[in-house]
Amino acid sequence: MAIKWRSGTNMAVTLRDVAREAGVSASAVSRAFTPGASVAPATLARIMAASDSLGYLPNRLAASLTTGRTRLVGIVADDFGNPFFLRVFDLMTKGLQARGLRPLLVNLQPGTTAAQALGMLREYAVDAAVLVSGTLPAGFARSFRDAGLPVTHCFAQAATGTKAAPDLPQSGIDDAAAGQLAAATLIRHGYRCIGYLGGPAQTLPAQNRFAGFQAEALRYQSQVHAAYADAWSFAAGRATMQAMLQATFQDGPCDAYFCADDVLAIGAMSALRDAGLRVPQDVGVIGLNDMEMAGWAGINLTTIAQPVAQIVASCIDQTVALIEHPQTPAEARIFPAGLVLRGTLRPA
Amino acid sequence: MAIKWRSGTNMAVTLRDVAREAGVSASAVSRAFTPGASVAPATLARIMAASDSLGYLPNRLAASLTTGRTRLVGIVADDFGNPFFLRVFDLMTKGLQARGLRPLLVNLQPGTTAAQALGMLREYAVDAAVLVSGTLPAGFARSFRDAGLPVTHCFAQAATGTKAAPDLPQSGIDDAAAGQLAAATLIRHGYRCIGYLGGPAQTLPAQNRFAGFQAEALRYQSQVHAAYADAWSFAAGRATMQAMLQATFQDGPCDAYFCADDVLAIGAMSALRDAGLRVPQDVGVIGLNDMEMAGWAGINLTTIAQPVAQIVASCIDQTVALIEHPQTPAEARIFPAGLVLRGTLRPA
DNA sequence: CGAGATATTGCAACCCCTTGCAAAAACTTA
DNA sequence: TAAGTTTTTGCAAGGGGTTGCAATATCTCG
Repeated sequence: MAIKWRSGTNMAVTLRDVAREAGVSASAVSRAFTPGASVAPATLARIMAASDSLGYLPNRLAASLTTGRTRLVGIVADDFGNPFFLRVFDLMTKGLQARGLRPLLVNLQPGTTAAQALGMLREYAVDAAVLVSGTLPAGFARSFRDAGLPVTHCFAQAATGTKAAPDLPQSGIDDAAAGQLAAATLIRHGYRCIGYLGGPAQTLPAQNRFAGFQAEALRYQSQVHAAYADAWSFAAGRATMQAMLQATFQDGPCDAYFCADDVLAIGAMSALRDAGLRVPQDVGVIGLNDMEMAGWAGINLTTIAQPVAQIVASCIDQTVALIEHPQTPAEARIFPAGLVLRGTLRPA
Repeated sequence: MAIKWRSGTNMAVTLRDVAREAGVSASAVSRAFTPGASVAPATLARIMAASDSLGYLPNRLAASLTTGRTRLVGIVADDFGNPFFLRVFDLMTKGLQARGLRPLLVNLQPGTTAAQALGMLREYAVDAAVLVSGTLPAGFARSFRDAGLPVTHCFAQAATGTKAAPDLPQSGIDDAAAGQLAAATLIRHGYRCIGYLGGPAQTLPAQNRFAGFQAEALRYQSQVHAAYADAWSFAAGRATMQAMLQATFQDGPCDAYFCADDVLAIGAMSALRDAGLRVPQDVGVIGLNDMEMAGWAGINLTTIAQPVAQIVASCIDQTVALIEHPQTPAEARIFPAGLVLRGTLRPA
């Protein structure tokens, strides 16, 4: 019995089975499933009938051998702790699927090197990779690209201020402008000493947001306190705020903080309240991201919103463009961030 | 110049390139990368040197053609709204990666049929699929399995109470027991009229949790109010609680609720507070999942914890077992759920 | 109806890797 | 050293598709 019975799994229905059933050559079947290929309507109908009755589905991976395209896109991420990214993954995967691309997830452990991550993607011949992270060192992206893998970055890290073209396609907000908006908002609401609480110091979003914040704040005060949490997390935000409260104890804490991320802000607020400080009466807090929870009762965080859906859509566009035209020049697409007033600031 | 220069992407380094460089046959190279295959140490060294210098990486997809295994595992999910799942995805992807498997994400839109989802997975010849959802209709899993695709379910829906073997491998908690624990806890804390707020009524977790809750509650009261939100979300929880408050207005609302999910509970609490009811003084609330946010200040939700890490690990084990031995009998692995007391219940 | 143009089709080679088989090489052992 | 074992190795045939090319079929139009 030389019936083809695929080892591990179910019996495979192949191109040839359909060809035999429909009485045509294998190439005809292949063309029937290739948009734009030349097949007579009658033949097409016969092939489709045969293929339906057999339950045939082309094997994209086999096809990729000759076409050089898998329609697989690597999503590279390393921060599954921040609920903000759940929405991002949702939009990203749906967006890719809608374009016939399939997301292969690569979740980086703390120790994973760029080379290892690249390996995971190359083994599966992904058509492109998109970096979803505000924590990934810039070297990652570069080493992917240098290996010839089309790569885009979202929620990135345009080194703001420079007019130079970025080295990778990226979509995101202008972090410095967001920082500036945060500072201006705190000042406008009557706070006198405003401080900054960022994510890990070596990350570009933490740096850029501070740069903008500081520039604006220095117009009203002589120096600005800044602290960097060692993760974009509740616990880290809380711990860092506790440390800040200690440190500034002699001259009293600032009366308002810009936390460069909502989760950080929520952690910080928990520390403030534990210290007996009321938000917003004693201390004002403004976050960034406007993740769903910011609006929940009991949190009610004033924050700066990123237009997530637009950013993700843009990043997908850039990825597709790069797959289709590898020479597309890198471009940074910047979207406006907007203020969402809730309850963690005194009235203006 | 007949240099192989793979169309879209970077130049591909293939088996043959390495073979030529190392002065051996292609099979030798293949064997060098196949654990357990026979290669002389000296040859192996030569091959590895060549392959390193060329930057060769075997193409898993091409290999899959003959081996019949892609080492790709489909993660099928449909609820990216509930932050609880972020942790699940994190553990799941890391766990799969640690075993050399790669997660292919399938994010189902509301209208997606089982056949479409199956198609996405079959096109990429995944070795198995794991369903991560408490919302997916049971028919999904079954139609995957009937198509010969090994499939497991986590956070599922053992039809509790039956001793019959489940039709799919699954890992999760005993939902009915969790419901019972919730009811017992509320009673023990002195609440007299306890009600239930579940997720979508047609989902098994919502049903099973209610079944257990009701059985216990009926020992203390003559009937139990139940309502089902139309999603496992903050907004749905809030809206449903608002509706419940309206409905029970004549005889007053219950004085405690078991919300079958933390997000639902948080939404419900926001409705309660808006109605002028204090938690826990006027109304007690207990959730389920113990997602990170439940512990955040400002939420501080008493809840029933699922041992997520164990459940995910177990589900991965089951998946691997099923890949290696397709005939492995289905088994439901049930883990204990535990109470986490925080601030949304009056002292006992 | 016939010539020329256009649309369909099949052949065969190839994509990158795995693997059964038999030949070649390297060890043992007497 | 010869014969018998055990390892290594290469050949060649796939696995499921795609695609350039040439052959065949179908249309146009005069």
